[in-house]
Formats: sequence, structure tokens, C-alpha cells
Amino acid sequence: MAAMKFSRQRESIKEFLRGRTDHPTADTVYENVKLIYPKISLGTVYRNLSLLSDIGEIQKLASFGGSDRFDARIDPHCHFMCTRCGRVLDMDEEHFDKLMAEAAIHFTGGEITHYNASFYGICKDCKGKE
Amino acid sequence: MAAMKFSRQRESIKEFLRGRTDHPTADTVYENVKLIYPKISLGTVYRNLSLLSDIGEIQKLASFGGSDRFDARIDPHCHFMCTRCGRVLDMDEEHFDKLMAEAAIHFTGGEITHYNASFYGICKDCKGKE
DNA sequence: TTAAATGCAAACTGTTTGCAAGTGC
DNA sequence: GCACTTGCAAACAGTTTGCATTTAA
Repeated sequence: MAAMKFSRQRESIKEFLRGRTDHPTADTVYENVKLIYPKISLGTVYRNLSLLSDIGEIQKLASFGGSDRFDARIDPHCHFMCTRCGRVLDMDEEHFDKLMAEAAIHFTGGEITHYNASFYGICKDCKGKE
Repeated sequence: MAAMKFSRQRESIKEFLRGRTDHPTADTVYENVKLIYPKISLGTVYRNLSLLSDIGEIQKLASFGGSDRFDARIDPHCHFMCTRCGRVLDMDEEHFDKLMAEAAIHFTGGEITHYNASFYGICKDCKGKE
């Protein structure tokens, strides 16, 4: 039962994630934390990201193709990915979450513990540039 | 504009997928089609799976961690993955799809073209074995 | 003092790709 | 015959891991 120790690197990773809402990849986290701890290694970033998501301090998003993305928001919420610019936006309307929660209640094939809903399309910004 | 030609291998891949509802991975497809075409290569399987999903004949599911999975069902429907046995089940209740479609309509951040909803938990079978 | 965390590099998994040979039309 | 497809192997991206060293407690 590993007792977790403080680490500046981990703290820095958390802080960086808290300051972003654009769901950075492990590599982006690495590039940015490196500005503060130039010797940090990608392995450390991965280890901490997965540790933090295991203990529920951050969320790991795996459904956007390519790399996993990470989110400091841990309350259930849906995501929207723009298939043109690749950005991943939070979908704040609690509307969706009610729907998802309701869906979970009605399912008869097992006991649902969590869900993950991703929507894809063209975001407003890209739409505007057409 | 590549004109698609017939290929036994591709046909066999499609047929195999049509006969399964458990969302096999590329590797499972490979292992099974190999029983019929022993010389087929994994590269060919990947090429065809991605071709077929590009033209919309099959669906690629990317949100279950590890490998991508493939589904001959192309109508929108949600999935449930058992976190104990790893199985991925279809969620047939059209209820969910109405909900998701409705959710899509209400989103204001862009134009949604498709979505992907995955639910996770313990399936009936695993629950029964506890 | 010692268990946890790090940096580094090598290993690993899943997927894609270049190329020469094969095949459908 | 020409373009599409294949098999093979090498390359690739993202992630994980082993190990000697450093660091928090």
C-alpha cells in the first residue's frame, strides 16, 4: 500500500492542468512542466498522470484518437471535439449529464458505474471561418 | 479518387464482423480471417478495417482503452463495457439514442455530426458470479 | 534510514507505411 | 495494362518499465 509522498514535479503537473481547460495530452503537459523543471522526464509525467487519474484527482480522456488527454475537472461532463481543429471543449450544459444519468438507470445489462460521452463535429470558430 | 476493387480478404473481414456482436479488435479479426486466408497479413486487416470504416460500412470504436474495436453495426447506438471481463455490449434501447440526439440538438458550441457514448460497469454475468 | 519518486533509456503495444509482387477489371 | 490490393517487414507513436540515483519524511 504505497504511501504517497510529496513531489514538486507532481504538484507542478497538477497546477498546470488546473490552469487549462483544453484537455492537454501527456506530451503537452511534459513540454510545459519542463519550463519549470527542465530535467523532468516524460516517464515521470506519464507516471504521475496515471497515478493522479487512478486516485481520481484528474480525469483521463481516451476517446479522441491519438494520445490520451487529461482534465483537471473530475465532475462528470461531456466533451465535444472539433474534427477540423482538433480542440476538445467541455460541454457544460448539465442537461447532458441528466440525460446520461437517466440512460444509466434504464440499462438492464449490468450495473453502470461511469460513462463517457464524446460528441464530434465542427466548432463555432471553424464554422465561422468557412 | 481510388476506385475500390473487390478483394476476397476484405469480403472475409466484412463477413466475419457481421457474424459477431462482441466488437472484436483488429487482432481478433486477423486471427479469425487467417483461418480462411492463412497468408493474410495484419497490415491488410488494418488497411481494410480503416478503409471500411472510412466509407461507413463498419464502425470503429476507440474509447475502450488498449486496441480499437470494430462493429458491423453502423446505426448509432451506445456501448457498455464490463470493466471486469472486458466485454463490450451493445445497448439496444433506442431510448439512449433519442437522448443523445436530443443532446446534440441543444449544444451551442458547434455543429455536432456524430457522437460516441460509452458506459462502464459490471455486466450481469460478472455480477452473478460474485 | 528507507520507501517513494525521479531521470534516463530501453522495451513494448497497437497501428501505419514503403515497396515489390499479385490480382481484379 | 493499369490501378488497386496484398504480404512482408520496417517504421512509427504513444506509453510503460527496469534500474540506479535522488529525495521526502
